[in-house]
Amino acid sequence: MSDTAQAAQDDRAKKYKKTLNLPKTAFPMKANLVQNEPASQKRWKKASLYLAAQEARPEANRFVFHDGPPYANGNIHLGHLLNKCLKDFVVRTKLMEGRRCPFIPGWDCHGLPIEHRVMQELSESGKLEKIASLDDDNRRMAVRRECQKYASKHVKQHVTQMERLLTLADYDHPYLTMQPAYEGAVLEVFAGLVEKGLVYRQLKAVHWSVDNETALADAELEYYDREDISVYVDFVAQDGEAVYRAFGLDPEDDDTPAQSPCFMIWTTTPWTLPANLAICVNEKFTYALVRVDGNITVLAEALVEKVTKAGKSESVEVLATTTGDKLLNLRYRHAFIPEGPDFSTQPDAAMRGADPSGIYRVLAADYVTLEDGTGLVHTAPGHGADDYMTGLKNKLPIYCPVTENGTYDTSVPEFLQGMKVWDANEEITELLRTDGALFYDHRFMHSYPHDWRGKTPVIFRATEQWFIEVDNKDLSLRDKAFEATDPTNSDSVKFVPEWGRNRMRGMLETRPDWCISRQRAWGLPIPAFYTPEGETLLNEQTVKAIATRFREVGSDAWFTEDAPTLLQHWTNPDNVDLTSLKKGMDIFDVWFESGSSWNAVMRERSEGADYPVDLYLEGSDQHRGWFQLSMLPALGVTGRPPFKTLLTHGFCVDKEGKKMSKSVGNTLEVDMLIEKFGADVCRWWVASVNYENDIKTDLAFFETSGESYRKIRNTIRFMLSNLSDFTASSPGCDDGMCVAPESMPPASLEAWVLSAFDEMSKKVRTAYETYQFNKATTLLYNFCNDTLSATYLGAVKDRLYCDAPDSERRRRTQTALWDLTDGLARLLAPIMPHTADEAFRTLRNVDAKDPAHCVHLSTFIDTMGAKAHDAWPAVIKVRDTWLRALEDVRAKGDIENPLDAGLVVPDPEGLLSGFDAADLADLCSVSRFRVDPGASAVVVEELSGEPRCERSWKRDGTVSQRADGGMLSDRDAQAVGVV
RNA sequence: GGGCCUGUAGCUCAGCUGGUUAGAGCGCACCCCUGAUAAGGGUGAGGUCACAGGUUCGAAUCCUGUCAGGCCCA
Repeated sequence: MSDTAQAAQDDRAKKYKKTLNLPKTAFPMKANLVQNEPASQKRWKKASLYLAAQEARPEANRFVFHDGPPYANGNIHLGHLLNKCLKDFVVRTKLMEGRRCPFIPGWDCHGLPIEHRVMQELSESGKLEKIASLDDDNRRMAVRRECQKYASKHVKQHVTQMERLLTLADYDHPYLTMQPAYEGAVLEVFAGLVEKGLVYRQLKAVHWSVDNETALADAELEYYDREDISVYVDFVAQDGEAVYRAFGLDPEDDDTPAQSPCFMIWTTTPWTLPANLAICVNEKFTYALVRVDGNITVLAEALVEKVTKAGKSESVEVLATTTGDKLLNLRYRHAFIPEGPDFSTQPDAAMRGADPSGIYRVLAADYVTLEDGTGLVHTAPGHGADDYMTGLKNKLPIYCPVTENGTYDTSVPEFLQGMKVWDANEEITELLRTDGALFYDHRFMHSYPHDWRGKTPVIFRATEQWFIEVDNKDLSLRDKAFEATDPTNSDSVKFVPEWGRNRMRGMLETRPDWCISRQRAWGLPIPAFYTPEGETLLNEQTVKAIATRFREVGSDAWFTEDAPTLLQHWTNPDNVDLTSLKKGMDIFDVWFESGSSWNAVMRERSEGADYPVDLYLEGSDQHRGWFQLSMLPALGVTGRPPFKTLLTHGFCVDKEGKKMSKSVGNTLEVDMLIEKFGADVCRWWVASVNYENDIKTDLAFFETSGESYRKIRNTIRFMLSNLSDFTASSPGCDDGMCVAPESMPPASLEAWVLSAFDEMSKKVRTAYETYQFNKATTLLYNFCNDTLSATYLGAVKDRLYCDAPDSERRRRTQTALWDLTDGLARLLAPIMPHTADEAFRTLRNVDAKDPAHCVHLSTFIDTMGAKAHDAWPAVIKVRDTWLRALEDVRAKGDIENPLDAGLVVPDPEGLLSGFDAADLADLCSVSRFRVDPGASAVVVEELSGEPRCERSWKRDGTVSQRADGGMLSDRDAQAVGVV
């Protein structure tokens, strides 16, 4: 071609390009989420989206979802991100299905972590001393005021962070466990349990600060080294012959010694020996009957050498061995309390369910080890955690002869009465030495728990606590819980995933009675009063009266008001002298508060209509936590579980599958992720994970999600960019440029793509319905990439760009694009609320500030309405073979550009009759497509010898020189209006 | 130590009640397009299904054990 001819052709190319309908849109390729999401938030807030979205759906069609309260502390972390996004997917998918789905967010505000933190801050600021000098009520109030401030501050911070995740909830009316109405409702649950007889008082061994005369939680302990006495003590068997028989020796035999054998125990707290009620062995261990310097005693075989060496024994002879189980129930005599303690002075709570005749026996315990001691463990149920459990199991009294101030009461031998336990260590050791019961003693340093405030050593001491009975004979909560979760029961609780059922039932099996009392300031008081005679006043009526009072003025009243004022709503039928009553100082376990949320939130706000709740959704740690501790009180009060379905998710771990922790340094900060990727990308990540198991987390995964997001965004952008000259019809009218999908030819590309959308949409909605969000993301992603980007959008580019703007074919395509964009925006709305709304609004040309039109007020589309040709799936499938043939030719280098090629395909089954050759050509991006009934294989025609349309670059066989001198196909000539 | 759960290509995951050459996506390599362009499309390589036993005609799939990891207990 000559230079002048080339120049003329270039001119025409420029001229023709101007006649094309090229893509144009205000929807930017770059999302700029970090900057633009807050604008969406502001717009939604202005439009009161939460309320508007609820009101847009019928009241009658509700899905009831209940938020478990996170602890009002610190920044939100990855666990919150996961949990809150999953919950938001539920809320938003239900709304998009046209159901009303109220979501009231909540916070757990009471409890030790906050109180602990506040005490630290008070200590650092020097205010603690001043507070310590106040009386009980005022001191507690001072602490409570600080705690309340702290909790409120963190709730506000959480709300800001959670809203930034673009979650939709009633953040203007959250529930807080410290709100007066909530507190009242918790007490009403408690009253219900009291009425059913499920609440009782019993002793329980807890850490006790002798110095401050208060119980301590684990978090209030600090470990320091301390010197103590370690003693090895022989307790003489009551029936020596039985012991010999247990070791397989015949007492009648002359070789069998005549003297009584002993059981040797070891302890580092000799002061607990007066409270000894049992000796524990491990059933599986081997025990030896040993003659040590003439004395005969029982020791774990593995420890004989170690112990006798320590005691510097001169002669050691093992007479026989046996296993621990043979020793069970053998009796012994206490080293210095031969008749046993005088239990008559002990409180009823110590003797509840106990059988005092069973003391001084050998019992089994699997916590007995061979690391220290003798393999026989001194057991004092009133003075040790393990000992306490063993005591309960074996019906021993929870005997605690030590008073609040760390001195012995009158139930012990006279020489100890009134003595401080720390002094008793020496006294008891000396007594044992004198009596010959002491095998060996020595002083040693060890790490020992101390009161974090006074830095003084603490003791284990049984104190009166409140319990909820799980194993009551007539109406056992455990039985009810098993029934409610029984898989064979048709209205049983549903578990997602199903294995949660086993896990929860396993945990129910072993759960002991629930100790609900704590000795702290920051919590809901247990409304118990005590008469001067030491009687407890707490019944259904008094608890309800206090509940009413708390609803009026909040639980601070317990510390600021006297008994008559607090009980003003009580009828006092027996004329109790209210002025003489003393208030109890126990507060509830925070789990009891959050475990009552089904009443305080769901029943309260719906007047009972929302009970039981459709769904609880939390981490799998809540099988033992909130799930179980909500179910037990609910079963007790209402007889049914508070939820119909329990959904659990796993925990975020690092990319190696290891637990994330600040000290290891493998954590990711949510604020940073939001700043770096934006909420929509983070939400896409959450939606795409398999949350049933551990969730591996790494910055790289968020980057991958960002890539997926961009792919989807670009697909939407391309569709929007081809709608710049298109006006959709208003709903129900044909005032726009739409071509009714019902009228689209079944063999058209549009009928196919719209029905493909319907199929995908149905699957996505099912996935949403079953909480399989990762399945939904896969379906949506693949639809955008395969169906749209790689197939449909590639095929229709030519007609969008080159057809006359208002040709029927182009308008039909644009109708499909509009519907697809609209439908996709709605399906994506639950996962990426900002981007979906951006697309939805761009599609409708809504001004950025105009709050009208919001995808979140719309619903999913049931069907696009197009009817596709039955052969379409087969055509799409056989297209792969055509493309492969094309690729083979291209790989050989014969043809580079597919537009230089034509396809001739066989069609033995007549699949393609009724299909448009131009459509099929576009579907393969080739210039020409022909069916040859006689062909045996796909043939690729090389067309580069034929004239090429200067406008559409196609060689479709109709290209010829036109009046303006350009080479144009018929279609393009018509589009530009030349002949 | 106990209960529940997990371990499949370099990475994230599908693989239903056991049945032909184990599937996606990402990443990677190569190629095309340059009228979606800090975009778009195509092709390809990659796995003794944690390890060791067992049941079976046949196991990624069922059973037992070991190792590694998670949650909850002790």
